[in-house]
Amino acid sequence: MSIWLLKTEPAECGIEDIRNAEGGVMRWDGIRNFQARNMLRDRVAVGDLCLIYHSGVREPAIVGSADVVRAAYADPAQFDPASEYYDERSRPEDPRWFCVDIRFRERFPHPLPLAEIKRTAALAAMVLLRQGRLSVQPVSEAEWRSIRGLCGVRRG
DNA sequence: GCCAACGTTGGC
DNA sequence: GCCAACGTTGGC
Repeated sequence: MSIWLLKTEPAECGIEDIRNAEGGVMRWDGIRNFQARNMLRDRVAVGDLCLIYHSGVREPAIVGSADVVRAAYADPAQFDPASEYYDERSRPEDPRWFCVDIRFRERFPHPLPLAEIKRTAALAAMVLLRQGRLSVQPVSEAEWRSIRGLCGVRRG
């Protein structure tokens, strides 16, 4: 079992959108970065845990978690000319981009702002602080535990 | 709105 | 294969 941090702009798809999706299940699509794509395609597995991070807002923060309920499959948006994620170079027999399905797990009692992550020693090694732009990134179990504690989660 | 970081593209 | 130009992300 692995743990991931998934970045999203809440104006487009926030933690509440995941919660409110049918069955709490949301397709995590639109990833158009090769490094993130490779992790989605090769590493993200059913049962993995995900931290949901809100970016592009006044106070960027980790706000909740989800789990992976379907492993990588071809992102349908790459074949849809009407989609902003359309990619004319993609072929159905050789897709360039992948997506996974995640399911809402919890919204944390309080968010963990980026500013607080930066001043937390236990989180100093987080990929988020070194590769700020990577939208799918690995999280260690120790980081997961620290983050949940800081977010006011009692146990688990 | 600015700008730094960094990924991608394309000329050579 | 290098690297400059360009585009995008995302914090501030």
